[in-house]
Amino acid sequence: MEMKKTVNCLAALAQETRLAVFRLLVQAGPEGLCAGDIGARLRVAPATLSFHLAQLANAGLVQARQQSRFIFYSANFDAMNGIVGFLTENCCGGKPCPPAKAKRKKTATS
Amino acid sequence: MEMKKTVNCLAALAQETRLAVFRLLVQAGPEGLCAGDIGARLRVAPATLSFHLAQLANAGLVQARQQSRFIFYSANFDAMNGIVGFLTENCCGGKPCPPAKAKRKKTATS
DNA sequence: CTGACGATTCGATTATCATCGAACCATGGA
DNA sequence: TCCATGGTTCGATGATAATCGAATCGTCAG
Repeated sequence: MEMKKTVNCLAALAQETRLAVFRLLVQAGPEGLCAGDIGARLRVAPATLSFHLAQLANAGLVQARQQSRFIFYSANFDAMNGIVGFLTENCCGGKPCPPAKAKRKKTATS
Repeated sequence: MEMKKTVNCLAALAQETRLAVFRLLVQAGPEGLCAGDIGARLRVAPATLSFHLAQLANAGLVQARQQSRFIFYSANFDAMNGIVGFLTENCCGGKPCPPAKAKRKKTATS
């Protein structure tokens, strides 16, 4: 993953609604959720949501899959790992960057 | 690290110049680099660089330290880990998110 | 085909961001 | 003190982002 692509992914995630959408999709797993459900849960207007989903898809963070009349969106875990990889390798390459914090388990707060 | 803060950090990193600055600072280690050096290496005008450094500092990703006439900037590794933590915990919490790619560290499969 | 509904696209509006010259502030040396 | 130099702040400008109503497209049921 090079710089430009990383910037795109970070930009896609650097917005409250989109970050929320992405997290929701990750929690939803590979099946994903259809656009309507996402909008309903996050209280986002259809047009606005579509705009954000397009951004996420364009960054390669989510993918769309049509199923009957619904369009399901699911998170792209590879892209996600790519970002973390870039941040931890290219940014912290070799250094004792991670101070091995306590790994707190977070209960899924829906 | 909660949502708002994460969005701020991501937004700070979601810009080519700032991401380059941040990476440079991480590579420079705890000592950091003075503003002039950063600008010289990245070919960024003083005013522009100052603007970006302020954004990074505001997001808590870098810190400034005055040393004589120079101002040294250094990366905040904790913040960095916070982002990765948020992305990997809250977003991939529990799931088999990392497909364990070619990232072979000394983690023996033992 | 027609109607209904899920979702996207278009268009306009408003807000925020990135850039850089010029002016300014701060530190250290003479 | 005065000056040179490292950095920042101010102000203006052009570019990009976010939002949402209205119109449109696509799919399915009848």
